[in-house]
Amino acid sequence: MQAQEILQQHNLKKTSPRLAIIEALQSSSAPMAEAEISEKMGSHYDRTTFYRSMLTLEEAGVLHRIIVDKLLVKYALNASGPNGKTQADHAHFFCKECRKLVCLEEIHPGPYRLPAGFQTSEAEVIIRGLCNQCSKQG
Amino acid sequence: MQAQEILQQHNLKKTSPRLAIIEALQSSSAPMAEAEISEKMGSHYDRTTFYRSMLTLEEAGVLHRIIVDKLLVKYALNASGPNGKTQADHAHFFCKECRKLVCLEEIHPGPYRLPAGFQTSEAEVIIRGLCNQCSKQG
DNA sequence: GTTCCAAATGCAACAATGTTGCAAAGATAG
DNA sequence: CTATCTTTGCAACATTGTTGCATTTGGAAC
Repeated sequence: MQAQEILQQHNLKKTSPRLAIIEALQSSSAPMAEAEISEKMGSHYDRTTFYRSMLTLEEAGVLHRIIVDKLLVKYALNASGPNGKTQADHAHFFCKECRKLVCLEEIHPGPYRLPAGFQTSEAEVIIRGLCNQCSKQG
Repeated sequence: MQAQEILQQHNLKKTSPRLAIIEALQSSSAPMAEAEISEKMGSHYDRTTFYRSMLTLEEAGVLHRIIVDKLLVKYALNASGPNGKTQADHAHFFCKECRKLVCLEEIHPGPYRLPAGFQTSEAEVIIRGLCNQCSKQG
């Protein structure tokens, strides 16, 4: 889907940084960190703009954020489901060797049986180890 | 168990910041962030020392680190298992309202069926929502 | 097309978490 | 007590993110 259409579907203004962010994410299969995304974005945009755009896009359900490690955060576009709704409820795999992150769309977290009175809004699963490439060489 | 004993069991030197960190963590049931731990530690210690001590203690298996949110990291002592081995493989619940973190010792992540060639070393599960206190009031 | 306004952007400053290099201080074995 | 190796403290810097405010821009009304 075109970046423009995605923004339109979510009732967001088609501004140039938003379009650049979505197109950058579309150009890669793996989730990317801020530095990688900025690099792929043609012109230079302010870091504040980047973070605010990410917040807006995340709240609208266009993409999701994965906190991999202490200071390592990656972003990925949400896949669109059958009814056009986007879905982000899947596990992520992080390779300690090549530091690549993989969305495991087929692994869904939970359901978890919580103590009485606890209400779940979302769950996040990060599996760490060696990916198929790195486990061969290691 | 005494802080001194814990260090001894893991063959770590009994230095004053390490003792202070362990005692601070023992004084609370919930995992704590850096600022909370520092506050509970009697004397002032350098932040570099804090981070290096945490790294050492984490590698030795004395405690574990939970990355809750973008810039929010909490630490908790590991429970000691039957054979004296410490264990950290449990899910965590984060309350969006009061921002408290709870270790869910009874919920263990996985096992997960990964694509061929992927090797798991560890998995982390964070469930977000409202805790039993805050869901009553909300 | 022009005008208008709310929304988005850019800049500056700041906050939280963490790392690296190096000299001084401390722990433990002998 | 002394020697030695580890740990600590300090300074500087890196990454990720937030807040306030002036300026620009998208998109709708005309």
